[in-house]
Amino acid sequence: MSHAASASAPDPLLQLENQLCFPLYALSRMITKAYQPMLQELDLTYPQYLVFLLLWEHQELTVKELGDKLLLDSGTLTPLLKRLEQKQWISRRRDPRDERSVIIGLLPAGRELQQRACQVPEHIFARLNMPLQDFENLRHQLTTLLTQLA
Amino acid sequence: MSHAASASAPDPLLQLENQLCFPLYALSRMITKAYQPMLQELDLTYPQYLVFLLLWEHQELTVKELGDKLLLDSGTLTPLLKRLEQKQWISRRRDPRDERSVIIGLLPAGRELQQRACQVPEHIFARLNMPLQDFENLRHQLTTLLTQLA
DNA sequence: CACGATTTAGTTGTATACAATTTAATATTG
DNA sequence: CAATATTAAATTGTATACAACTAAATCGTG
Repeated sequence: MSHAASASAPDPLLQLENQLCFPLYALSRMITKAYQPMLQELDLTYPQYLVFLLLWEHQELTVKELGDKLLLDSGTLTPLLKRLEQKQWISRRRDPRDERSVIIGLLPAGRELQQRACQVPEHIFARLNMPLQDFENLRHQLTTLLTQLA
Repeated sequence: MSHAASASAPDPLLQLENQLCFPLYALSRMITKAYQPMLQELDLTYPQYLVFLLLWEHQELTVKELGDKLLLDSGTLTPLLKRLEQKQWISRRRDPRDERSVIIGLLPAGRELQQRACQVPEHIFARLNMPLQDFENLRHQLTTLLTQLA
């Protein structure tokens, strides 16, 4: 009852506080920021780091496969991968068996990044200050929702 | 034991699958995409929609206050708000009592948007296909984590 | 085999995000 | 009260995101 003729009733469903989307959106960005100091030492951005997580595990992946796993399209990945190629961290070559595909591989410098990155996850986990059980629980809930939407 | 001399052991902590950050990052984008069809009809982007959620509730907020609530800085907000001003949905004026601040207010067209937006949250909730209890639970967990990090 | 449909990357254009810097206004302090 | 520190927006530059489109290769079907 404070202000002038503000006709609009404060629909609780339209309040930022009651949305699921907002904490998801904001927390995602805050966690990215929590990675930033460590990733900066590796000269990596957060999405670039995700690409390397996959390459360290699989050695080689096509742009399509990276996109399927990260839920990103070529409009995002192509320029990102070109930047990593310029740094001589990855290789990009057409698949000789299907010239439509581009195979992304690790170059030595990119493979060596893994040694320096291996402390990153523990560091983040520590900063979350969260019991492992809650962590696993939350991860499972988010992953389930993600599967439903994607 | 499949491939060549891949020296790297598959550190499970470095696998995308075991990160909390990735489902958070991916789910945030997927939910934004779930909003997109409805927001497109309102000619709004998702961050613009968040700004309006706050303005519909508070009528007027400074750029600083918007940034505090959305965890966004002026580098993001200023151009976003200028676009909304160009559409005559919001007003931007300096606070006469503190010329450093810019007060964002709703113009009639921006206020009317609320009527058309009020179905958006229910629509999204339906698409999540999730018991209300789980929804509230997840929102609470994310909000708690967010408070810790921000 | 021919040819239209599909698939994969790449390109273009727009809109965030955010670090770093700048500018102007206000607050603080000696 | 003057010098300094702090604060709020804006600006600059880089890197995502993503829709829409293009180009080239492959697939499927008659």
